[in-house]
Amino acid sequence: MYLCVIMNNTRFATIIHILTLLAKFPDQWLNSDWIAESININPVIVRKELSILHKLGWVISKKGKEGGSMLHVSSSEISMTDIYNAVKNSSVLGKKNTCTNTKCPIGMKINKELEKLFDETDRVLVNALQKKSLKAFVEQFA
Amino acid sequence: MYLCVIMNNTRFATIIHILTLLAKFPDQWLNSDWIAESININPVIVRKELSILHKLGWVISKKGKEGGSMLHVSSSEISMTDIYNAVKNSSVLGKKNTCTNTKCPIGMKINKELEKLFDETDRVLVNALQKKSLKAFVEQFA
DNA sequence: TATAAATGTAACAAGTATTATTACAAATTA
DNA sequence: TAATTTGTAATAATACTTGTTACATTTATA
Repeated sequence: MYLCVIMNNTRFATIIHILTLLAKFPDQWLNSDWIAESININPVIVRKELSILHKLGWVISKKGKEGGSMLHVSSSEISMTDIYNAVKNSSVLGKKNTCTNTKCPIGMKINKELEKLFDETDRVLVNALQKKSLKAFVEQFA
Repeated sequence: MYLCVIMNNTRFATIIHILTLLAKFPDQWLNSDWIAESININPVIVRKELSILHKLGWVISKKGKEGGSMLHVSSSEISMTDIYNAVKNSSVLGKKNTCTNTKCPIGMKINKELEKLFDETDRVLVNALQKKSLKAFVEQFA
């Protein structure tokens, strides 16, 4: 599932919305229909994202009537990097061309050089996001 | 053209490949077929990207027999931020959900908060890439 | 125990984005 | 005049994202 490539999507926004709701209403089983209504997306999308959050151990869920999901860790323990890593699929700078010409001196080496550049760039982002917690984000809401 | 959203693509890799070739073979008209062969992509894609570089004033081109493209500015004047801006289409962290529920206290405010987070994150990236020039990248090739 | 409500997930459909390809007018050189 | 190349439109092919339908399973409670 979600074998996509990069953030050409709303997944970060969706997951942080879900987590914000769960953090704002702790100790309550919020169901996917209610969450979906706040985001204005399909409940199945919410359940798919919740399933990922569940596998990360951030969320617990209860099936059946009166069921729903609840945050299982402190919002101070979840950083923006954690969220980013949960949804990211490749470098910030995108993909590399896969079959560059090995007979060309540039084509031969470029992917090794791009790898370095892409990795460094990703690290910059990860370091910056590491300093921001879900808790701080959620506290901005009254 | 290219009304896409974000870097779910090879455009950064493709443009930097093109620019590297042009920088490595200055004062020569490199044609799109030759460039395309080094990257191993379709020549029309190369011409489309060259058309963007042309509009940015980075490249000059010559039509007709013996024509091609050539770098028109020093590679030290082009930063990775410049290249990133040439291809980027939205925030690093993706898109926002467009119609969040205004009746929900979270749904009502989240896009404003995400806007701040997304902008800050983009700024971090831009600042880091600003320090890297095309010249430095190109010099890594023998 | 029966019913209603909820998750979890598979399968598929629809929408959107990216890349490739074909085609050709216009420009340029020799 | 012939050959070559850009520039760009149009379209096709591929891939990714989101939405939807369906349903087995689980759970609460009347």
